[in-house]
Amino acid sequence: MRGTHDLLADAMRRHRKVEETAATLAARSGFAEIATPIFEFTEVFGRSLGDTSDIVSKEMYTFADKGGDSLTLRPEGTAGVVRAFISGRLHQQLPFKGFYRGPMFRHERPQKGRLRQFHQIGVELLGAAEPLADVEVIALGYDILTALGVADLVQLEINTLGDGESRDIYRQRLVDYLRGHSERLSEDSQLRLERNPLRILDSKDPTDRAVIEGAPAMSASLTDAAKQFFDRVCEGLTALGVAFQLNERLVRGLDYYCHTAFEFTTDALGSQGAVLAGGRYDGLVAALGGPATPGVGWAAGVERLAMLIAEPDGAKRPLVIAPLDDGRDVEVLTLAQRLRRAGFTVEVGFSGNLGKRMKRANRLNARAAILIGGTEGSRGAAVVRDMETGEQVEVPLDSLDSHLERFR
RNA sequence: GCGGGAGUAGCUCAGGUGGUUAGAGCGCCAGAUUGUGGAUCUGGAUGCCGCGGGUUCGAGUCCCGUCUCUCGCCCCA
Repeated sequence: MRGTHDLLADAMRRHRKVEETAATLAARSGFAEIATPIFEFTEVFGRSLGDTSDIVSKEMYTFADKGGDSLTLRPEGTAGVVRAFISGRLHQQLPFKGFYRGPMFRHERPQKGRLRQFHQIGVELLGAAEPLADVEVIALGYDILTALGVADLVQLEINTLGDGESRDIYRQRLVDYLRGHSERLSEDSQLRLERNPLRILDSKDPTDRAVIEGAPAMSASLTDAAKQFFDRVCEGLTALGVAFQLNERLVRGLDYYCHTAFEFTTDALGSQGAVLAGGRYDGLVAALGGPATPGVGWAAGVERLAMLIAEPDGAKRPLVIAPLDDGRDVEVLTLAQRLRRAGFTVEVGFSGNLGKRMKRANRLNARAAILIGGTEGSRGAAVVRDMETGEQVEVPLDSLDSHLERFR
């Protein structure tokens, strides 16, 4: 199916490396792993993401269930987590810190690093209004990228959208300015002017950019409180040694963001450059019907990260057991099972003569081969061959386990 | 959703302007080696040429449709 992908051995290993690294580091910062359903009532997304966002207006997989309810496969993780936070009445114990991973669904035109079913990892921190929370969340993202070995490939950009008041002021100023130049804006931006004027700021269209040059700056519209908040976020990041670059054009596509917006981007993935992005969303819990609770979080694309990381270690090198003569299938399997129960990784060939089995052992990247039966077998011993050196020794069956320790 | 490129063996690719049995390298299989892998040598099989339709005496090659991938836009993780 278009825009979907099977995760086969190698891709799955990369995928797991990303998820496991993130889950481990998130847990260290107190983010417990949670899982919410991959579908929700459609209104959960409609109310949280904003009706004018592209995700809601054209990218959702929405369907009616048999009772007539409108359901939607989740296009992102935050809305579901917040819904779970509300329905589980978790506001009793704040802050709430959750880590999630799993598939997301958006009906988009696929590209490399952009799929219709893709996977995200993410964290949400609810109930902390302090800038320190933003810092902790961003620093966790940075540490995960570092642990994955991709920190050198990405750059952190941050901006502030201000509080509600700042945002309203700025929005008005921006719209006033852009209206005066609307005939020079691209077709896309003409539409954005009505629906989401802030987005025009990061348009790639060259003529748009010329108009934007003269646009009023967001920073000039910030209230003192919003400005102070952002300063403290920046100070915190600096104190932690997390390098960032201010980008006044950085905005968010989803309505629920305020204050801090940030994005780790890379130029190694073509135009799908965002690998981990998020921000603060103080109004979201209330918008979904919960008690007013501030929040901050991020999400990262697992496939995008998986493409950036180095090849993870392969599977553990196995021991291979092969018979020296016929009729030893049961013996081979019993020994294999015994060694597996002792913690060894063991493979058995199912057919073929010794040459064929050795060949297969080689392909499996076996660490050693254990040959049973034959004349050694009649002496109560097995042949153990080191597949790296070719060195071969006869080992009594009752001391086999301890002899194999070196190949574990 | 808009615009460009591509689809030939398991993989990477070659197949001027249509012309019999579609090729290479790597990999795979078999043998040289019936108690031993990697290296070498010898031999072998690779295939609805993405799918469907059309033009033609004849289509991998030209045309249309469709699917998938890919690049850019849009959007975003």
